[in-house]
Amino acid sequence: MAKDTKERILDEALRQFSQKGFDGTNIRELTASLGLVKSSMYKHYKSKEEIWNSLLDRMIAYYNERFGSAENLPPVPDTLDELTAMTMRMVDITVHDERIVMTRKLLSIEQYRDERARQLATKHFLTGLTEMFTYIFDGMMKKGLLRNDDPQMLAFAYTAPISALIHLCDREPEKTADAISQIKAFSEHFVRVYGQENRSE
Amino acid sequence: MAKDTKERILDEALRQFSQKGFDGTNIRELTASLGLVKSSMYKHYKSKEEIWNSLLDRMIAYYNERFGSAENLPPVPDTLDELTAMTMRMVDITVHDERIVMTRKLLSIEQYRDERARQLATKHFLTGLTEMFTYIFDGMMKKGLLRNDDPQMLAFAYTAPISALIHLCDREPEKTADAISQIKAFSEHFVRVYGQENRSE
DNA sequence: TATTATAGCGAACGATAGGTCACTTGTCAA
DNA sequence: TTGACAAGTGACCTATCGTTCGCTATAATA
Repeated sequence: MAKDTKERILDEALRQFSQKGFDGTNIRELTASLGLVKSSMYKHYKSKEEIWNSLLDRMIAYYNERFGSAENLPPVPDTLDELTAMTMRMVDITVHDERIVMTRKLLSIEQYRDERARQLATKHFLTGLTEMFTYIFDGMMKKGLLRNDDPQMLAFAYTAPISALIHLCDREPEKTADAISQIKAFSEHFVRVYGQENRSE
Repeated sequence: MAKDTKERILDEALRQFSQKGFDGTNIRELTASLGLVKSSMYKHYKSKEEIWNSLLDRMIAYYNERFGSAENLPPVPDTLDELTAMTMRMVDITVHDERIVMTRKLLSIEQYRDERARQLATKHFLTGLTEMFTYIFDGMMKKGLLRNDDPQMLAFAYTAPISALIHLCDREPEKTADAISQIKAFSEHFVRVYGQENRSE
């Protein structure tokens, strides 16, 4: 029961920090959302700062678990259509999973105030996706699905526009459907430009 | 002299808001940076909130003045090299102009707290650059410098990765030189993929 | 059963925030 | 010369913040 409350505080902190920022969030409101009074929080964390640090610990651990090892890399697509399909599945998850959305918002808000948030922001917004698709595109080139080129450059050219539209969904959720179809259109455009017939045996 | 102080307050507000956010900035520190005491601020603005609104007014006015009209669109390049050169000039300005950097940081930080900041963020980070390069690429296609394609799609594919690297410079300034050379490499890659011989008379 | 640790509560504390006000100073127009 | 006004000052107000503390109820342990 204790562990439960401690986790629930982190969940609610993520929710409120991602909307109002660390400074804009106060303990009274945070605990009230959990049906507690503010002093009860101090049974679980010794300060507001410790909530922040624990939240960042959890975010970093989650990121490393999910994207850190080469084991849970997605399979290299066997067709160009499958590249788009896989991309759309990933986009759908990342845009609709509330916790992931809140995490991105939080990193946007706090990246200039906290060093660890800054580093995690770069991974989330730039290097993480690029690395993943560098691997994927390298594999697709070897399969003869993509024209031979620098896989890292292609990965960057592919993921950055998609990432920009994901950010748009975070910022203006009412444009989500539109942004998703733009991502699909972009992926298909990308495939037309860089894709080629499968020449592998 | 009065107008001067009023402007200086806005300048300092931009500086501090962009580092610590609206909530993390307090009037005492803000005015102390200008050699004033906090009560003096209220001779120029009736509240902290009014500073914020005035700052946003100024940012929006500046944006519209600079990017709002079709008149100050850049000239359409006559060669593919000139596209890259023009891009690098624009990047150089936007990455090194302190006020522009602070404006982007501020919009990143406050986009989820203020409706006008949210709208301006979308313009700064996405639609503004895309629209400008849609015009440029349309012109370059007509000149036969780029393969015929959807100019808006190409503009998006071109500007989103550049924008992502500009963000990286904001977030991790020590990587600026590296990011700029990445932008150059990307622009040259883009030109290789989409450019073609000039077939116009 | 007696003991002890845990989780929550409510009152209170000190610090600091934004904001007000009476006052002084300097400038400029009448 | 005088009056009015703009700009700046320092003391003070009130609200709210994060935090502490003593208390109670509960549930597990010995």
